[in-house]
Amino acid sequence: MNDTAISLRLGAWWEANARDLPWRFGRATPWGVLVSEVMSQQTQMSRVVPYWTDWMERWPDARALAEAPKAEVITAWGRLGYPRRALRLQECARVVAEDYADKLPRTYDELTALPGIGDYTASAVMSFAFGERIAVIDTNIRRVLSRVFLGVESRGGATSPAERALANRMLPKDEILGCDADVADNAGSAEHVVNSTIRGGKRSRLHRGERPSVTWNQSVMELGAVICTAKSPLCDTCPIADDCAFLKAGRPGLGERRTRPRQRFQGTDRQVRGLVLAALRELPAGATLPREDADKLWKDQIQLAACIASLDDDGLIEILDGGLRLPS
DNA sequence: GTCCGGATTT
DNA sequence: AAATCAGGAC
Repeated sequence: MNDTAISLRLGAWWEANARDLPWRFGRATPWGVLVSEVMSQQTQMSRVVPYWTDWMERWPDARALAEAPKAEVITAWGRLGYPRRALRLQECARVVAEDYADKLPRTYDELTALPGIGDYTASAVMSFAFGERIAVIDTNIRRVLSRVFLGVESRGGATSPAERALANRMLPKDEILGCDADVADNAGSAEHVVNSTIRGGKRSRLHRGERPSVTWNQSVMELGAVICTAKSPLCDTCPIADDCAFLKAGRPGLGERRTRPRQRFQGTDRQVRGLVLAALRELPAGATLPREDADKLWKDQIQLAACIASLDDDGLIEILDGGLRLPS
């Protein structure tokens, strides 16, 4: 089975089985796609959906987010985790609004230069929002490509040059499926989907009109998320099981730990920081948490003080004479 | 390589 | 209790 056949089979599976996430299928602006990707960093999609929906209704574009009070942004981030993502997203919004006239730049280099946007998110926006041909590499794609084409589990840590080369080698060429230039130029843009829906009537809302590289990225990532999972891959229902080197090899080392054991959460600074921030989010808007109340949040006053200082360093809180509050 | 949240699953 | 999750900054 050649590579083109695999991508076609995966694409068909994608079209029939893709989760109906609200930022997919051309329903979101490029900015909305970027927001969904930042929220999804190290966070399950099912948890992201309600946050994203409320967020985009409240701040539909970069300029709106840029002008929001920082305390509101932190509070709206709620319990998504890694609240520094919220601050970086707002910083990103400021840059987009001021330096790019509220229009997300369309090159990888400009995107990775934005706060909170690294290799994965920049590539994902280029592919999913702009329809450009670029290899997207996340934990799902690393796991799937390594299993299917190398027959082994991917190792943890930073993406290796070999993994990057594999992702680039397997990324379908856009001319293979006869994508015409007009479609290719507009693939992925919300405007294109709206227009083609009006013109096309019963036209599929899924991957038709997307470049093969975009469908490939989407379908490989989706396969890793729902079928080719880390611990218990559902090989019985996998659309490319017949082509999988990992399955042929007897799934050697299935679910083998890919990275060092995670730091336990209980008792860590992350837990303490989370407690402090949660207490501040509970307050009425603009209110201050009195020092004596803050001191009760954690027994170890040394650790608590260090965490309050680090939250201040991050710009997530403000330290006043009488207590703490979310930054204005 | 380490730190940074918190929900969910096993 | 431990692992996992559409990572990024340092």
